[in-house]
Amino acid sequence: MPVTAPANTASRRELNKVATRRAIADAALALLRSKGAGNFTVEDIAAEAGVSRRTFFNYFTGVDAALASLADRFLDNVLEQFRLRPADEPVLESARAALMELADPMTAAPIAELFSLTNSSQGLGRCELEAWEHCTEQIIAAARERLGEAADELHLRAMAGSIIACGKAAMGVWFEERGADLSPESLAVFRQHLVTAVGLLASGFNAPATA
Amino acid sequence: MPVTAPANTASRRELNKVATRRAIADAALALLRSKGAGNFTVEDIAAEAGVSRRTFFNYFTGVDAALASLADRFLDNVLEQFRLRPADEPVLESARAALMELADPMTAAPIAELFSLTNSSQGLGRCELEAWEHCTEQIIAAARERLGEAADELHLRAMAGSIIACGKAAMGVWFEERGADLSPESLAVFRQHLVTAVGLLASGFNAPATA
DNA sequence: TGCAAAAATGCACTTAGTGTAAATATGTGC
DNA sequence: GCACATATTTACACTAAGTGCATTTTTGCA
Repeated sequence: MPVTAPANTASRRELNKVATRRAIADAALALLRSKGAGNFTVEDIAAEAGVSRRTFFNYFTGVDAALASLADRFLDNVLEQFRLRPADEPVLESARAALMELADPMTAAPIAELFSLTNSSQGLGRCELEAWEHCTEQIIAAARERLGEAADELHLRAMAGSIIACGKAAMGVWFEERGADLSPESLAVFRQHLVTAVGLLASGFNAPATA
Repeated sequence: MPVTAPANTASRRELNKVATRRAIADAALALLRSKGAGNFTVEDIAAEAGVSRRTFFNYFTGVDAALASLADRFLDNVLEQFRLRPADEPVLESARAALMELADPMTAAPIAELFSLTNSSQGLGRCELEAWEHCTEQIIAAARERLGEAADELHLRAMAGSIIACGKAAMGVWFEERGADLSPESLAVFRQHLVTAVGLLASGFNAPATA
């Protein structure tokens, strides 16, 4: 009868739920790969994951949410890097370092694939917008934690939003230039874009916007 | 037989389509007000607008898109202000001036109402995310137009995204502080937040984020 | 092993969204 | 004003999304 909060040692039930959630998300990705965006149904995902259609909806509100969870899984790497930075470092410098994680092959590959697969259908997929938004909120939370309760909410939000905007911009430009090319040279370009974008942000976009 | 592009003098057909589109969007807003988010169907909107359900889908992909078009209608005011700024002005200064339009009662009232109505259900409504995204794309286009083809795409995107992030942040903070209070004092606060946020952006977020 | 809680499932139902063909409205030449 | 071509709306049918509820299966624990 634990009146205290559930222990951080995950119970078997917790583990199973996480595993099921992952299985569903992975099934969605598999179908995205094999059939292309919009060419499979929730029922297909459920079958692929070995659960019932109803169970799918117990875990996700829809296909988009399932795919967004995949993006979240990797964008969370960025957040983790941010948290690992020394607390007395300027936030923008931490952000720059954390965004480098985007250009890590292990992170970039799934994100790039996911975005290229979902972008094929429309301008910018809903699931991406939500994934970036989710990441923004987490950066705000992490920055607030670092700066203490006295942190100015407006400052936090504007800064976090701008940082993510730089990440989005760098990824978007890289994407248009190189497709989903994940070669070391291509990733170096991506990394350079991230550095440039954050550098522009840190300088207040003072330089003229012409090459 | 006009092989040339359709004349800018709108034909009757064009006008009717615009009117129908508006009627549908307005009907959606009316239902959002009277029944609350999520408590009405596409069929309800179509009936309210006096068209068939199928016609609704000829104009919008869903309820979200219809509501987003309302947001777009007012966010376009921001873009218009941006375009009216002198071409030799620094882009950030133009952006600051344009964002002031958000705090104009005629613009703020519908936006604030729309966001408060849609926010009631979830963190940040899909339609809002899409509306901001749409606005960002337009700012990019306007800035590119101003700066010429030599404009650096990364610079443009990162800057436009950051500007919009500041607008989002100012509106979000104002919202949490004042609800949908549209009194002159409240709007003055909102305006101040916009100025502050863009000021932070222009300074590269150098000041510490504590009050 | 047996029992209570949690999770998964099956089923029924409403609504979203789309293809198609028929009906209606609009623009144009005469 | 009339007739014809084209654009738009509509009705209908269909697949799939999403949800509520009762039931079954699984899991944790004594």
